[in-house]
Amino acid sequence: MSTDNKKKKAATCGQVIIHDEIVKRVQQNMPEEDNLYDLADLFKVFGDSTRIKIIWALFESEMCVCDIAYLLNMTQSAISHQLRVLKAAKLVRNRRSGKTVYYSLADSHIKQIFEIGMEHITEE
Amino acid sequence: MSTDNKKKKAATCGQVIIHDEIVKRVQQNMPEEDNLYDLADLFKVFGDSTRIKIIWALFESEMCVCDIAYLLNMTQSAISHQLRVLKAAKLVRNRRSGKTVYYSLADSHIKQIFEIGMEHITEE
DNA sequence: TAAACATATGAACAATTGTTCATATGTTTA
DNA sequence: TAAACATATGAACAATTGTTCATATGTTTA
Repeated sequence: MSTDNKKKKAATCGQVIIHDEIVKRVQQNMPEEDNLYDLADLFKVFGDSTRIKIIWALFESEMCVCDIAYLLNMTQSAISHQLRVLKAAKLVRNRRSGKTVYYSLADSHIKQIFEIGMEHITEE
Repeated sequence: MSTDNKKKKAATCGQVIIHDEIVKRVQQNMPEEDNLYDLADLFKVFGDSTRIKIIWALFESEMCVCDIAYLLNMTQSAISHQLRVLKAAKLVRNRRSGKTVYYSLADSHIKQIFEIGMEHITEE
């Protein structure tokens, strides 16, 4: 059965390339276009060290904008803009208490993702 | 012990904000600056749908540049540029066989990260 | 109600990024 | 060795992104 190595011409370069079955499997297993974009957008949010730091701070405790700006030594405006991005990605929530707005993590997966990411960058 | 709610002025906005202990814990648990940048850079690589698609295709099998370009319906050049990025991030390897260069995944963590990411974007 | 204050936000700007186009490089084959 | 071919890569360009600056919004307090 696996001795039968059927090959298929790939349109682009006209070379004999992948097995038909692999093409099919890739097309079957590839998630929906929409999901792929959403996934890329999620990682894009993680792809900035300011946002990574904000999230890492929030691992410890909920905090107001001012706290985060202080801890990261950045302007309130810069932090506020980034919190907006994090909120749009549903990674943080906020609650207002008087003048102060407290932010906290909204997703339990984040820590896992960061830990696995850390494994990758430290193991090589 | 926890009745003693010592608070500390945060330099930036002059408001009474976080407990001293939280500030300390954040500073202790925050990874090295270098690692934070590397982590952000890793996620930056995942933050593009073309690269996500390439990786997803490689989940199935190793493939040459031409295969990937065909499957993703993109130019060889665009794929080649992106494979370079993936390789710099140590996410893929390649081997040459004659004129053809085959790429494959170099890291076992990727699938986990993608799966957790997918959970996040689909659960809301 | 005016002043003080925490936060949000729009515009501007520099920096980064993804794709295309043209072409170089490396390998095989006639 | 020249032609064919798969891949890599530099330059250019449009698009996206992060921060700053100025200021608006929302809440409290005197």
